[in-house]
Amino acid sequence: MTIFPAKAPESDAQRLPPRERLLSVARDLFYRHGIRAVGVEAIAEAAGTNKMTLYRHFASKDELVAEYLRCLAAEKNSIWTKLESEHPGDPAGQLRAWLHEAARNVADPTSRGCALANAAVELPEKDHPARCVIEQCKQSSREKLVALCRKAEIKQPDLVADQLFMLLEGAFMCRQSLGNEGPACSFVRAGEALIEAHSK
Amino acid sequence: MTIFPAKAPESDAQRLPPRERLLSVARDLFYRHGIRAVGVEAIAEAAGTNKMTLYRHFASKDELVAEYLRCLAAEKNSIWTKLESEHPGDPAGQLRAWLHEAARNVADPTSRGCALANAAVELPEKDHPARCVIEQCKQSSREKLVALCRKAEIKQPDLVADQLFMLLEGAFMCRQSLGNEGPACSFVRAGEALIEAHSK
DNA sequence: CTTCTCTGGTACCGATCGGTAACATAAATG
DNA sequence: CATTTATGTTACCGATCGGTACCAGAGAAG
Repeated sequence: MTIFPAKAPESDAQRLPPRERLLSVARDLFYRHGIRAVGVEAIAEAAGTNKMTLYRHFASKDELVAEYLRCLAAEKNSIWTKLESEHPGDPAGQLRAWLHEAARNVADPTSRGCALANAAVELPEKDHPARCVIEQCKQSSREKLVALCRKAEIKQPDLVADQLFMLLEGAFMCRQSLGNEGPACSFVRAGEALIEAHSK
Repeated sequence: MTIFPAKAPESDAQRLPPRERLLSVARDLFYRHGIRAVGVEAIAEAAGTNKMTLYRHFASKDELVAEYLRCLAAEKNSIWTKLESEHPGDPAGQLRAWLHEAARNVADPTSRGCALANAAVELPEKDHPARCVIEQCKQSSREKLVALCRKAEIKQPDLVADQLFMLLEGAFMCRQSLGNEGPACSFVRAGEALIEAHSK
């Protein structure tokens, strides 16, 4: 009996090496149901393998969680180079693009907030191997956003960056309690107004 | 072996009826360690009683969780009457007081964010008895904040209220990943600037 | 005293948790 | 070919999970 049915029939991803399949499945299940709610057996089964193979690639569930978050952090960090390549030499445009990219993530119907932030809620133990991943990623995001605000010649760039940061985290949280019609629907307008008021 | 040591020697609360002791302990443990991380046995033990008594007062762990959140929601809702009584007929002052009250909750060294929001992260199942408690509380908070902004004659009260709402939720989240020196430390300034820019 | 309600204590249930031992197989490598 | 490496399979471990049956005592109420 599969508690967490895999939506995809895994036809394409099936022949990836088991480590990739495991990480892919872990990513889906951890995000949708929560980390503590998903057991290693369910992950292995959904990945078309078994617990032994899982433990040959990951020292423990906690390490699997850490690796899962490491992948997400790497993807999240890749947005900055993407912004630079899509709006070269236009930091103001990059900042606007960042805002709309964030808004799309918030409004995504399958969205359940930021996986890193959710993990921070679920894993309060400060010695958990996932915590440093979370903290480093968030720290990096904050710094990158401050740098972007500065380059975009935003007035009070630190304050505005922190405000945008909090708005995004808050929008993610509001999504999970009040849905897309809650305060989260004001995210773009709020961000645009904030940037506008501190531009030039 | 007690996994979650109770900090207080329970000298005073010890002789409350077991239901109150259980709820008090559940509140502490659920908030500090997370809901899924705490078992009913640990709660009963820390409350100086046992599982049987717990299940005589609560139909299930899920119902205990729901009741725990109901208590928190009631306390959270009581702030609005408190604001009214401390700043009677002064909605602008009430709004500022709300902001600083929220900031104190964020900056509290024992804070681990909003318990309701954290529960929403941990309990994504939409039929969980706790979810309606969370949604109703958040919905009510949003409406109260909108009404307060309106009475305080804030321009674009809906947008500002949602923005303050997201700022607070975001500040709570930032606390859990980047601590008090993270973006959360800009919460008050951001809120004040927002209110200032939309006043009169 | 007797009855009734509440509580404590203990032992237990089936299920699941994270994690491992041992062995068979298949594929890549030499 | 032979050997090695990675994977699949099964069964199992001790611990804990949420939840319950059963009985002993304690206190208040009649």
